[in-house]
Amino acid sequence: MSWTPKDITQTELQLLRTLWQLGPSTIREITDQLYPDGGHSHYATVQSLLGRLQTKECVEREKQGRVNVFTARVSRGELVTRRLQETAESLCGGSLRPLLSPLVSRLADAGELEDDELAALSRLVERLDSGADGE
Amino acid sequence: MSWTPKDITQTELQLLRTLWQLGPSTIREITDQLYPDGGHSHYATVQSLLGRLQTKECVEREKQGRVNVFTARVSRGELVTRRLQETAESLCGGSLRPLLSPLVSRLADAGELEDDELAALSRLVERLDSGADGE
DNA sequence: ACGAGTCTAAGGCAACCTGCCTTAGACGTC
DNA sequence: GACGTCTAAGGCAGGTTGCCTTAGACTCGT
Repeated sequence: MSWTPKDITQTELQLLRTLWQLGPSTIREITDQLYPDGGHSHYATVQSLLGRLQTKECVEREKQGRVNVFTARVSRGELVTRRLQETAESLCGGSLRPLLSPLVSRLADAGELEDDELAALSRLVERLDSGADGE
Repeated sequence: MSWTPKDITQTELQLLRTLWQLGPSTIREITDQLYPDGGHSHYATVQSLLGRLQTKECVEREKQGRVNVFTARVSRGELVTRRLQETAESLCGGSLRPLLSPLVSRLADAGELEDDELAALSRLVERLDSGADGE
C-alpha cells in the first residue's frame, strides 16, 4: 500500500508558485496575489484548490489562531523529481537511467549548455550507453 | 497554434508496448496478444484506444485492403522526451536544464550507475550548477 | 448588543477524460 | 444467403478539474 502522491495540475501549480514566492500564507494573501480584484468566489476557489493540494501532500495547513496558514511542502525540485520518477515508472520499468540520454540529447538540441560542457556530458553519456544492458 | 501532443495513459501505453513488440499490427493481432481469450468487447476496447492514440499522434493507421494496420509512431525514447519536455514546460518555464541535477541526484540515490561514472557525472553537474543563473 | 466584514467547512456542478462496452452495418467466403 | 470478421459510431459510469454557492462562526467598531 505504498502511496505515490498524485500529480498536480497547472492551476494547482500556480498556487504552489505563489506559496513559494510568498512563503507561508493565508488563503486571503494567496487570493489577493492571484486575483487582486477577486471576490468571495475566487477566495473559495483558492480554498478548494488548497484542499486538493493538501491531499496531494504538496501543502501543509496549520491553524494559527483563527486562520489557516498554508505552507508549501514540496519545492520545485521535488516536483521535478516526482515527475521524473513517474516517467521512469510508467515508461522505463522504474529505472531512471533511460531518461539520461534523451535529456542530454534535448539539451544539446536546445543549445542550453556551453559547448565544452555539453561535449563532456555527451561523451560521458555515450560511454554509459555503450556499456549498458537494454531493459 | 503549436500542438503539443497529449500525454498518454497507462492503458494506452500498454497498447503501444504491444505495437512495439509486434510491429505493425491489426486490431485483431493486438487484441489476441493482450486478451488471448477476449471477445468482441475487448476487440472494441482496443479499437477505441487505438483511435485515441491516433489523435494523440502516437499511432498511425493505414488501410491495407479491407483492414486497418496500425503502426507505432513514437518510440519509448520519444515518449520519454515528450514527458521531459512537458515537465520542463510546466515546472521550469520550458528549460530542460533544471531537470539535470535532480535526475543525477536520484540516479545516485538509486545506485543505478557505477561509482566512477556517477562521480564523473556528479562532478560535471555540480560544475554546471555553480555557474548557472537561477530562473 | 448588533450589524458589517472576514474566516471556515461543506458540497454542488458542468465539462472533460478514461476505460469499457454495444450497436449497426459493410465485406468477403463457403 | 448465412456466417464470421472487419469497420465506424457512439453510449456510459466513474473519476478529475476548475469554479462557484451556501451556511455558519468569529471579531470588530460603534
